[in-house]
Amino acid sequence: MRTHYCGEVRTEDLDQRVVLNGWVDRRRDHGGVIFIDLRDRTGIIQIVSDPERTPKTYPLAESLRNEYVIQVEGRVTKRPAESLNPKLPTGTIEIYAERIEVLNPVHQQLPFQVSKTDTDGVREELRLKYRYLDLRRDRMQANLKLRHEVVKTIRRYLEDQENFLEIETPVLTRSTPEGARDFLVPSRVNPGEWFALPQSPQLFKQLLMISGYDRYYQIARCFRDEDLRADRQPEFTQLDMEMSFMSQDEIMDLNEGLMRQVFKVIRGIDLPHPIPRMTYQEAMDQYGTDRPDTRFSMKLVNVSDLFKDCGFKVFSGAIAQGGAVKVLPVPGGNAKVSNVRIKPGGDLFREASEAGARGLAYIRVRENGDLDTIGAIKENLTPEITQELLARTQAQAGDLLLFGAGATNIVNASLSRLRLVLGEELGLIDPQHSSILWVTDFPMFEWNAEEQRLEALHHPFTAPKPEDLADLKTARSQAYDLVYNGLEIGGGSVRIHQPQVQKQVFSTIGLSEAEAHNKFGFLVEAFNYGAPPHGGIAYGLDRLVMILADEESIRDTIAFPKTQQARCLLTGAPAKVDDRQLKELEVVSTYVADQESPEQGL
RNA sequence: GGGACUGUAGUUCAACUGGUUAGAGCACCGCCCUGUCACGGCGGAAGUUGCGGGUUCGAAUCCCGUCAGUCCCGCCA
Repeated sequence: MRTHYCGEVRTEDLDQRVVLNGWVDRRRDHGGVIFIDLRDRTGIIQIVSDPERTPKTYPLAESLRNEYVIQVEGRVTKRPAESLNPKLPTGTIEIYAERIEVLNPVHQQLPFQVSKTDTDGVREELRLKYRYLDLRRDRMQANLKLRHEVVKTIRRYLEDQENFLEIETPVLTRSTPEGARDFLVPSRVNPGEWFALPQSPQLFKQLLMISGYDRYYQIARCFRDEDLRADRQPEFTQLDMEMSFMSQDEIMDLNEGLMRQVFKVIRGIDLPHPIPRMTYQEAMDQYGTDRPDTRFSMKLVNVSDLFKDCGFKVFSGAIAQGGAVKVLPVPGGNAKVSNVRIKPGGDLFREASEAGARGLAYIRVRENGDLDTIGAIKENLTPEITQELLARTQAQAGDLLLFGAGATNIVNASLSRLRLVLGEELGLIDPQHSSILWVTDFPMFEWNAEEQRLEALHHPFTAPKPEDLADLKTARSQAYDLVYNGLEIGGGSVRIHQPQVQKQVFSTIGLSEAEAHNKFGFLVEAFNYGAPPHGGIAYGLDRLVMILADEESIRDTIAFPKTQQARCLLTGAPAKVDDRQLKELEVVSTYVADQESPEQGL
């Protein structure tokens, strides 16, 4: 049916007879000669028809419209010297159409233009409704091809260089406590019982280690029933890996090799070797977040000790209650950041308050070395404090110092947000530059105030650092996250492989022995039969592709994504099902639909 | 659950502070054009301004509600 792809015909094919299939990208009708840009997934080639050289096809060529699917047969011809198109790889040649067959015309007006020559954006709502048309467009073709190349590179590397096996794990599995909300699937055969879709293949990959498949990977679909974001979909894809008999450093080294290969092959980016590391504590202290964007400086400075006894109650009170006072130095901020923006009602104030901050104090460093600030702070600035403050923040004349005071997590959250906003605004981020680093030594647990209990920060199978075993509650873990330009692209840990340590962790997070046995008994039992030390990592593939494709939403890296309301605009999923189906599953919905029309309510 | 933004022709956008018949590019339809490649020229058709209500002499514009989409918080590794 086809001899060549449109975008792959070259000068070497001159005089050859070719048969091409594709979509009409655009038609240029000059009255006496018609040009058709024929498009397939490889590119575009120019088809020509005129009444003298191709009298048979000329009338048909006139009738063609955008997005018709056609087959064209003709000879590869050199273009006239004055009509070359350097913008196209096929720009030196063209096909005189000796035969054109319309395989399918377009029956309805297109909801939007497909050709990339139409540079206007299209509403995402419309793109998602007609996703099959959107996927024909240049941008999505490029993104999905890039996604394929990423996966291909990963497979080649892990299989050919590192001897990994790809093994599939179940999608119908059991619900587990901890972590995200599960998607549930009723079992018809076992009425009243439910499968859960996996949040990740975590337990299975650990079992595979116990089974001796000491290097496993999978491009795994995962499901989490939580609210969506630009970088979060209810179903998403992980590159999931697990390996046995490897230390944390060895696992990280292997993954550095993998990521270096991916970034090199896909984008020509040479990642640093080795990839820098930072502990969780350093990251929180200096950047206020566990995924610091280190493309620019503006590090946070802790000044709690300077203000703990001062008369400014907002500062001293915060410290007295166990909180902190930290400074975000804004280079040149005096000229660029007005007081209006820092005070209530301003955008920076709002940014801070959305992170939980009650206020946003500031000091401006003037040309003559004077400090300009509100009276309540000025009164409490002794010469000693002033000197130390300027020394620690390395503030220069013209700089702005923004203060966060309160609970440490809120101070960190608000200042780290301001840091990103201002770093971008002040042009401190070089778009050519990228930053990548490992964040290590996460705490094992985090206090969940709502549930009044400790919670696994990573997940409950993460191994504590051996030197911290004495007090699990405050122990650090052998966990590591890979952070690229302030985005987490992967994370993993060395796992617990000793049953007694696993039991201690379950008890620390308040999981009763009975509960733990009920939910994870199979894993704990498996540890009794010769479990190798093991560890692994999982990457958010959609997010990794998003970064490599310079996109801002993972929806643009997924062929058929959901909207923020977790709907598929193309298929209309989710949707109601027949009562018969529900009955078969012994399922009854308790949902009471809102009044269909307002009149009924009146 | 909460906050913010958006919704005007098939589509991308415009329409001053509420004021006469809601405009333009592309697409679509017709005519013309033999070297274009975002071809060009002339003409035409195309609108429940998301939907419902309200204020007003008068609403795309103001108010309330609602639906959909996006971004964010909560939630989520």
